[in-house]
Amino acid sequence: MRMKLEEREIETNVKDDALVKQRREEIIQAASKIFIEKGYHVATIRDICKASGLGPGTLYNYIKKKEDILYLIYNQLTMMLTQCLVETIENTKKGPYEQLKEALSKTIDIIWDYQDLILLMYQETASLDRESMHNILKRESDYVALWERILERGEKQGMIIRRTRMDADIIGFLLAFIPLRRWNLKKKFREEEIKSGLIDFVIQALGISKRKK
Amino acid sequence: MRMKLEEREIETNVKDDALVKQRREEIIQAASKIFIEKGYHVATIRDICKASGLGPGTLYNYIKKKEDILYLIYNQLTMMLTQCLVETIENTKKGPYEQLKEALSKTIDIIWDYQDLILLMYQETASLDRESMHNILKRESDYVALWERILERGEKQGMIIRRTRMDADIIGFLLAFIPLRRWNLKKKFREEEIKSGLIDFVIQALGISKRKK
Amino acid sequence: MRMKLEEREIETNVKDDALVKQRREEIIQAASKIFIEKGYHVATIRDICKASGLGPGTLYNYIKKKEDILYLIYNQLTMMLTQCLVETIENTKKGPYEQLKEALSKTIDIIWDYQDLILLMYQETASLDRESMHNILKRESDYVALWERILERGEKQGMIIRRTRMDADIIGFLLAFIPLRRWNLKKKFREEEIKSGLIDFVIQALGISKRKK
Amino acid sequence: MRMKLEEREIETNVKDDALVKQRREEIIQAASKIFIEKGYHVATIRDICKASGLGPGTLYNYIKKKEDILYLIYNQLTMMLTQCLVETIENTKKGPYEQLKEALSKTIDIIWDYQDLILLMYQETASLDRESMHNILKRESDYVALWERILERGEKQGMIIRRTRMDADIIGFLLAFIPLRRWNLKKKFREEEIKSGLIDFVIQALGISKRKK
DNA sequence: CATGAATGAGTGTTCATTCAT
DNA sequence: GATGAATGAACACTCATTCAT
Repeated sequence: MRMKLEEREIETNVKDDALVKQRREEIIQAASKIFIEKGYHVATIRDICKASGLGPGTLYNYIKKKEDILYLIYNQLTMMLTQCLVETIENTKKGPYEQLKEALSKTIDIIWDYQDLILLMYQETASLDRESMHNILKRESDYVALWERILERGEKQGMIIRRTRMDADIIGFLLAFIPLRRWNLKKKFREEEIKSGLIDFVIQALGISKRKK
Repeated sequence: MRMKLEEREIETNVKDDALVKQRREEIIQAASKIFIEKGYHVATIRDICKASGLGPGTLYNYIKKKEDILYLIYNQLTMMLTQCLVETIENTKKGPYEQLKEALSKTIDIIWDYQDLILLMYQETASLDRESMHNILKRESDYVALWERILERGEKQGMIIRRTRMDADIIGFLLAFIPLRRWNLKKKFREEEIKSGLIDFVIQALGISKRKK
Repeated sequence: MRMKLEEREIETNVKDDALVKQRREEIIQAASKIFIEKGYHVATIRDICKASGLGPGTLYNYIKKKEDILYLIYNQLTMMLTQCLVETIENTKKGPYEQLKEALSKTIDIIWDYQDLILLMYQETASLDRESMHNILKRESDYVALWERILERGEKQGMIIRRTRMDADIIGFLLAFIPLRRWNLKKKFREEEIKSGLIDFVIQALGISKRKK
Repeated sequence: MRMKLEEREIETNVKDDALVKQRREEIIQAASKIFIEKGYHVATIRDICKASGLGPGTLYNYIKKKEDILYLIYNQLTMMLTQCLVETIENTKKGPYEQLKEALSKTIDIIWDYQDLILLMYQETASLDRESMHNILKRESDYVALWERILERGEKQGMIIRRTRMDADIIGFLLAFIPLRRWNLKKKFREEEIKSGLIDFVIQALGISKRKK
C-alpha cells in the first residue's frame, strides 16, 4: 500500500536537495532536543544554532520561520507513526487479533521511544500557523482512519463486536497516555507494566477475550 | 469527607484577603479567555490588563509573576474536578455501578464545559516552575487516587474484576480525549455521541456488563 | 482662515496627552538630527535612542514603528510651511504684489532654515507606507492650492497675466531648489544671492514688472 | 566638442573588458528596475541577482559593493543628459533661441522617459560614498556649466537679458520638476501640458518674448 | 492600594559579502 | 570566470516587571 502524505512545502534558499535534506535532519535533531528541554516558545533560535552548530544565517537558509522547525519535527514524527501502522496493515498473513496486537505493540514501542517528542507535539500543535495545523490535523485524521481499517477487518471476521464509531479515535488517543502522564506514571509503574496495561485496556474495551479469538 | 488540597501560596502586597480573592477571580476570568485565545506564551500581560480592566501595577499587586496566573487557573480547575469526584464518592447510597456511571458522567460534563481550559492545562503545564508543577502533579496524583477508590469499591463488591493497577490512571487520562481531540472530533460526532461513547468504552474496558451489576 | 490638516493618528501606549506631545517633540528633535546625518534607512533606532536619551522601550511607547518617526517629522514640517502661507494669505491689507513677495520671501526663509529637513523629505517620502504617503501628498496638493490662491488674486487684480495652470505647482517646487542643490550652490553663491535670485526668477516668470504693479 | 567626464573606476576581478561592459549593462538594467520598485536600501542583492540572472558570486566579480551599482546607474544617466546638451551646443547652425528651445525640449523628453531613474537619483545621491558623491556632484556642476554656455551665447547675441548668475542652476534644477512632482502632477495635467508649461515658464523667466527673438 | 510610564535585555530575522569548489 | 552556501553582526521591535507618584 502506498501512503501518500500531503506535505507542506517549506521554502529554502538552497538548491542542492540532498544538502537541504541533510541540514534539515541536523536541524530536527538539534531543535528536538532544545524544544523538549525548554518548550517551543522559550527555546530561542540561538539555542538551536548552538545545538546544531549552524549560524542563524545558515539556519535560515533552510527554513523561513521558527515555526517551520516545529513543523519539520511533527512531519517526521507523524510519518514514522503512520508508516508503522501502514506496514502492519499491509501484512495480511496475520489474523485480525494478531494484527491488532502487533499494531498496538509496535506503536506503543515507538511512542515510548519518542515520548518526549509526542508530548511536545501535544503541547505545541496550537503554535503552528493555519496551514501547518491543517496539515497536521489531516494527518491525525488519516492516522485514525488506519486504526479504523484494522478494527473493521476484525469486525468483519467476527473478532470484534464494534461498539461505537468512535473506538478508533479513542484508541489513537489512548496511546498518548504514555507521554502525557509520564511524570506521575513512572513513579508507580515499570515500562513493561505500562505497555501491557495499555494493550490490555484496549483489548478489553473492544470486547475481545484473548482465548476466544 | 474533607478533601484538603495543598495550595502553593502566591505572594501579594495586599492585606485585605477578601479583596485579594475578588481581584484574583477577575484575573482568572480575564486571563482564561486570553490564554485560550492566544496561548500562554503569546498572551501578554498587557492583553490581560486590557481584558481585566486592571493596570499592570495593580495586577502585580496580586501576583508575583506571569506564571502565577497560570497556576491560579489550574488551581481553580483541578479544585472543581476533584470536588466533583469527592462529592460522588461521599454519596454512599448508590451502588458501585451507579456511582461509577455518575462519576464518569458528571466529570465528562465538566470536562465538556471547560474543554478549552483543560486543553490549555495539558499544553502549558510544562510552563510552570518547579514548585507549581510539583503541586499540580500532586493534584493529578490525588485525583487518580479518587478514581482508584471508586474502582476499589466496585471490585470489593464484585462488580469489577480489576485487571491492572493502572486502570484508574488510564480512566483519569481518557477523559481528556474530549479537549485534546476536539478539532477532529467535532467534525465527525455530536456531543451526546462523544460523551456516551467515552463512557461505554470505559465500562467495557473494566469488564462490567450493564445488566450484571 | 482656518486651515484644518488631516492627520494620521499614531498609536501610543501612553495616556497622558501632554506627555505624548512633549516626548514626541523630543523624538522629532533627536531623529531629525540623526536622519539628516545618516539618512532614514541607515539611521538605527538605537541611534535615535542615544540622541534622545530614551530607551527603545520608552521610545516605542510613543510610536508604533520606525516610519512613524519620519511621519512625525514630515507632519511638523508641512504644518509650518502651510501655516506660513496661510498667514500671508489672511493678511489682506497688502496688495497682490506685496503679498506674493512676502509669501516667497517668508517661505524661502523657512526653507533656508530647514533645508536639511526638506532635503530629507524629498529623499525619503517614498519610504513612507501607503497611508502616510497619501497623507503627505494630500498636504503637498493643498499647499499648491494655497499658492494658487495667491496667484489668482494677483490675476484678478491685473497684476499677473497668468500663463499656465501649472505655475503654482512649479513655484511650490522651485523653492526646493535650495535644499536639493545645496552642495553645489553654496560653493558659488552667498545666502542673499540665492534667496533674491530665486524670488526674481519667479517674479520674472510670472510676467510681473516690479515697477508696473 | 569633446566632453570628457571623469569616471570613478570600479574594481573588477575580470580581465575581459568587453565582458565587464556587457555584464555591467545587464546589472544596470536589472538593478534600475529593482531600485525603482523598492528603493535602494530596501532592494537586496538577492533581488538584483534574481532579476539579472547572475548569482551573487558572479555579480561581485563585476562590482566591489552594493553602492557601486547605484553609481553605475547614475553614471549612465548623467552621461545621457550631458551628451544631449553637448550635442545641442555643438550644433552652431541654430540661433540662440532655437538652440535654447531645443535644449529644453530634448532634455525634457529624456527626463520624461527616465523620470523613475531621475527620481531615484535625487533620492539616493546621499547614499553614495564620498568619492562617488563628489564625482556625481562634479557632473552636476559640469552640467550646469553647459546650460551656462547656452545662456551666455543668448546673452551675447542680445536675446536674453540675464538677470542673475544663478539662472543656469535654476533651469538645471527646474527640469527635475517632472520626476519629483510626478504623483500630484499626473492627476491634474497631461504630458504635453506639463512639458510645454515647463518650457514656457523658463522662457518667460529669462525675459524672452517668443516673437522678439 | 492604584496607577501607568519606564526599562533594557532579549527576540526572530535579514543580508551584504566571501570563498571554497 | 562561475557558482551558491556560509557567515555573523546588526536590525526593528517586544514585554515582563518595577517603582515613583
